[in-house]
Amino acid sequence: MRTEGSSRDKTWPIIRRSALGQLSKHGFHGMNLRNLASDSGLQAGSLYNYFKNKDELLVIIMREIMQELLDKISEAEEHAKSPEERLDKFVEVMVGWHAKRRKEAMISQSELRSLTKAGFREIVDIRKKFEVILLDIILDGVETGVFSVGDPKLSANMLINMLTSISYWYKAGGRLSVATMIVEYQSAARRVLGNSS
Amino acid sequence: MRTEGSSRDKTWPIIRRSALGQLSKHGFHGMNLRNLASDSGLQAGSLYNYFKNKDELLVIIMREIMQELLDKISEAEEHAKSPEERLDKFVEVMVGWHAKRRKEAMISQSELRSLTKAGFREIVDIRKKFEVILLDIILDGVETGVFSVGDPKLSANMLINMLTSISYWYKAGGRLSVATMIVEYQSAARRVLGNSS
Amino acid sequence: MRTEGSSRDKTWPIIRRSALGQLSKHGFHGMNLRNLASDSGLQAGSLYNYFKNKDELLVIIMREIMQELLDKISEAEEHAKSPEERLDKFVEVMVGWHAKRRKEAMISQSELRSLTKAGFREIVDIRKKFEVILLDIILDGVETGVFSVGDPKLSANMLINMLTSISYWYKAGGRLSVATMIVEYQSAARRVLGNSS
Amino acid sequence: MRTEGSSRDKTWPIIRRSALGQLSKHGFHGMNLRNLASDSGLQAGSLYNYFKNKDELLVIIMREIMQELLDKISEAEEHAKSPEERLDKFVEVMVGWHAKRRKEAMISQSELRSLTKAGFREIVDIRKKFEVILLDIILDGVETGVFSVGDPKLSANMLINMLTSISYWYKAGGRLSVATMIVEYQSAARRVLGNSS
DNA sequence: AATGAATGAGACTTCATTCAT
DNA sequence: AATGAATGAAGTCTCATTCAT
Repeated sequence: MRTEGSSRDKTWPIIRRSALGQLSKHGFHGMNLRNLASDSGLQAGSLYNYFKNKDELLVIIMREIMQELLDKISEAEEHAKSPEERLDKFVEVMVGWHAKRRKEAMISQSELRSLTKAGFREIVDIRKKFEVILLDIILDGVETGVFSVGDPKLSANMLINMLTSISYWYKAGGRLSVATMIVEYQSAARRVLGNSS
Repeated sequence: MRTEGSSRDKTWPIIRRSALGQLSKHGFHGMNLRNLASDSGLQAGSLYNYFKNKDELLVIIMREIMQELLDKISEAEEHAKSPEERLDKFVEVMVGWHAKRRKEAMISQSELRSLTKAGFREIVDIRKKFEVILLDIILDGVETGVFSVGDPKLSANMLINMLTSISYWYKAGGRLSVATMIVEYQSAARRVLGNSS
Repeated sequence: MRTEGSSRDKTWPIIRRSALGQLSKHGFHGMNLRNLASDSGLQAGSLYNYFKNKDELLVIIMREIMQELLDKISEAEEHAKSPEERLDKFVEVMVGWHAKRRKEAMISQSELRSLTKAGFREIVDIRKKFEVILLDIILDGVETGVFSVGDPKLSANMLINMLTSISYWYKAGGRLSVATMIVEYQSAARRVLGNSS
Repeated sequence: MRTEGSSRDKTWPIIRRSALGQLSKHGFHGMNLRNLASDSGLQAGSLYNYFKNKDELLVIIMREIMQELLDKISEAEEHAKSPEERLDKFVEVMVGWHAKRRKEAMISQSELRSLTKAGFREIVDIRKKFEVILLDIILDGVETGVFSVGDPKLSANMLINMLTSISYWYKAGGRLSVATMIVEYQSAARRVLGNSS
């Protein structure tokens, strides 16, 4: 039985948030645990109460990130019917998430190579699910004739790349609102898939 | 006066090639000079005949990379007339380069954050030139009515992201030939820009 | 809140003592941290719990040395009245210290040039206080007529040099006791200052 | 038969002069051959045409220095008769040399510890000759009753220290001319030796 | 005599990690 | 759970020295 509001419940979120900052700014190999600790108001040694080594920290962080995004997408997908609707939802979630959770997004893309072999497999498995979902949407649309593409898998790649790249350049509070971005990307996605509605 | 074919002229290309491998595989902070040296058949200390520190190595490498790509694009652009032609050429060069020079491409995208302040400014300045070129193509097309987009700058971003991401997943000798890729991306790019030819 | 008698309180004095040995024997550039560490029963990296780099080690050591000597002199000076008495006290402390604390004395004289710019300024500032004190004694004596010198500042230099050089050749347990040395130097100092008592 | 004005005859003096600068500024361990070379307009490797290793460079330099000073003193001593005259001459040469050849003087005092065992013996042997000469002067004066000191050897030390320290603080073109310095030090030396002329 | 590239040793420093307190 | 000190490995960089040219 864990006490509500225990030290752990307060400290881990702080560490997590610091880790997101450090990882997105310096990358896994460029970050270091001393800085992570001081950012979190701790000594380096204390971090080991929260993960058993640096490698594990990365998997934990990335697992949380990927899972959250996957949940968001699955949820959005659930209530959509037509391929176009499904695509719109997919784009909406992806744009929103990559624009608002830039740090998480950048980490999940850049640090795959820093994962342990086991960690890599785990995270890539989650990652593939997005691609499967998108590919399914595309194939669905191609079948029903609302999409028309040369190579569905390639198109899926194009779209995923377009969407995930947002996190690298989007600036909140800049010229483009998230709402505008969503509309534009939905439109672009349809065009890429040869949909003319 | 340096002898043609001196030791330097033989060694630097070897180092350069090793550096591309290490940088693309492990990232700047994940690579190390001992391995770079042994990959190059040298002692670590000998590397310092070729750059004055690790930071400088990165700028040198990235400068060469960016400059080469910029040259390729400028050259291709020169002989193109219509916006569509220009776009096709731009896409062709970008797809070809990002598919064939994957290491260079990945480095130039991932390691911007690892650059020194001064190095960063220098490299970003080159980088911006691509974006300007593409934006110019788009605006050209919008003016002449062959392209139709909601936000030209955003569209430029979408395309650049789509194209540069290729290096992260394309596998030579796989299902898709570079030629196919070029055709598909040219088509997708036109569609993204609302061109219906 | 640091525990009294913590590990730090035991280790630093050991490091300090090793550093004095190494610095006086090999000089700042001739010493090395590996040896300092092994002399101290530590790994080289552990030293960095006590200073942030080699440069800082030197300032810390020299600051402690100079401050201690300055305190000794100030204290001795306090209870002396006449210029002759003050001179005697000054010489007594200086001879005693330079004969008994040879390592410290040699370091504080030889390693000024090895200090960082900032460190140099700090240490030289302390150092100047000795000279000011001695000069004040001399001027005091000249005014009251008990000393007679051509150039007070030059005489101060002569005396300081004479006294500080002791550390370079004096051997404890040799022909001359510290007590004898004190008497002889007091006498010599008075003579240099034209005092005939 | 060596050609007059050969490359060696031009280059060695340049190296020598650079070495004096570097040694006096950074000390033996603080100097480095790359800088010495570039100061001399050479590459590091080329230095090895002039000495067989860094250790030997130091002995060569120090030998030249000490020998020159010894010659100067011996020559000056030759024509002096009375102990006072001899002392005056000794002081004159020492003050002049330590004020005008500061670099050489500082090196010869500071770098004894950096010498190889063999080098050390050789240089110290020369060095002792000064002390013997001064001691001889003092004993001469004590015998003939013109000097009166408690401990002749100690007095010799005091004087040598006083004189050799000049190089550490004297600034050419400052308040004190060399001529003034000579007079003052001659006077101080006599006083230290209890001579009342 | 000089160069430029290479070596090999070793210097300073960083860092993930452990552990007694 | 946290601390502070320690470790050991490794990383970047320097430097005296060698040697083919």
